[in-house]
Amino acid sequence: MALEHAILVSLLEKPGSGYELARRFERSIGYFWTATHQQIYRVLKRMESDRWVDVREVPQYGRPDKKEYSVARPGREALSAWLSEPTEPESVRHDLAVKIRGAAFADPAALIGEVERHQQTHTDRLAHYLAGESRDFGDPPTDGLLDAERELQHAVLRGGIAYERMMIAWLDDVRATLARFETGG
Amino acid sequence: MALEHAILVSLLEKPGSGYELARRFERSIGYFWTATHQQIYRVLKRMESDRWVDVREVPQYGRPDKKEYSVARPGREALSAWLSEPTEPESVRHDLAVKIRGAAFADPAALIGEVERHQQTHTDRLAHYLAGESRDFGDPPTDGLLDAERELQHAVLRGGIAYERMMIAWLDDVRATLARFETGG
DNA sequence: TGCATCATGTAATCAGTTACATGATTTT
DNA sequence: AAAATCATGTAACTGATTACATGATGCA
Repeated sequence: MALEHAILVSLLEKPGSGYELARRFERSIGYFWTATHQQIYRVLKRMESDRWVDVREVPQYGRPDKKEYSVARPGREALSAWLSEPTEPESVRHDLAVKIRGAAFADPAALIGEVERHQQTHTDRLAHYLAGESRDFGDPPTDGLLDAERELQHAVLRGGIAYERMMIAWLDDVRATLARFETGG
Repeated sequence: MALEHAILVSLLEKPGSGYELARRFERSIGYFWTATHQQIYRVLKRMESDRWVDVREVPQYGRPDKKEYSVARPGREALSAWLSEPTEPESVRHDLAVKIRGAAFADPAALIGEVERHQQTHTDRLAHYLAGESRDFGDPPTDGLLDAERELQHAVLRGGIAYERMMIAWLDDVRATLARFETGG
């Protein structure tokens, strides 16, 4: 139950339309919280009727008009309330782990290709995060001033980087393990 | 759409009742795929009507009878088919990351307690995994024989261990970052 | 002419969670 | 006497995914 909160954070960082939010959920925020545009439009409607967000019709020339959403007072309060209430660590869902254990009952080596594919995805994501890091956080801090928004975004990004590095290393391990069951090995 | 597959893998490792599966999903398998007993009973019923599993009524003395499920041929085939078809890396859901970015719009240091709580959970899980590792995989391999089931279970467990270590280290980083915004710091 | 992007939505279905319900045995 | 464990389920609800639907502009 935190898509609302993810949307609030994103709109506080920068107001935008449902479409823009959907694109952000494909990038930055989407790295730790996914949502499709259908979901976002539905939730935005609920948030609007709960007065968590304000809407502003923005006419555009050469493009369809858009509805720009921004966070209203009750939305900010809802976010504060959620921040101070404990939430449980999320349950993980790794179908690749299910496959690895399942491979014991089929041909383990046949899974190597799939593991390599996943590893490639993680390698790509890592490269993407690192590029984003040097683009957005490459400069040394502007004198002594601390910008909480910027520093905390960076901390989350470092988490993504650590996660991808961990996965790449673990999948090396998995590939080596699977290879030990190659027919004739 | 892989709860069925997680159940198939678990039943191949050892046949059991819905209740027993539910408990396994609280431990071992549950580390990378969660499910409640309600969900499991529902899916088992579907799998039974699809002939993926066989059921055997096991009378028990001093306890309610149970239905022991085991994997049938079509179930094994369904698992093989799934193993050889590509699946996308799972989307991550980290509400703590949403909270960290959200903290920029409230009191960042107020989140330290919550981060510590999460870190404690990961520390406990790590200890639990490491205990399981030395219990189940502590001995050197029984002569030269490779047991795929055992080796692959171990590889998945090593993934869990790597994940918890990564999280603990990252949450140290996050705590330090949040502390920089302490009022008067 | 066709495809991609911008922009918004509805409808149907599937998966997952929470609450409710029962009843025996075993442990504190 | 109460609480925990074993064992199985139904019902209601919420959340997420997939498919369908529209229509303009801009680019190749």
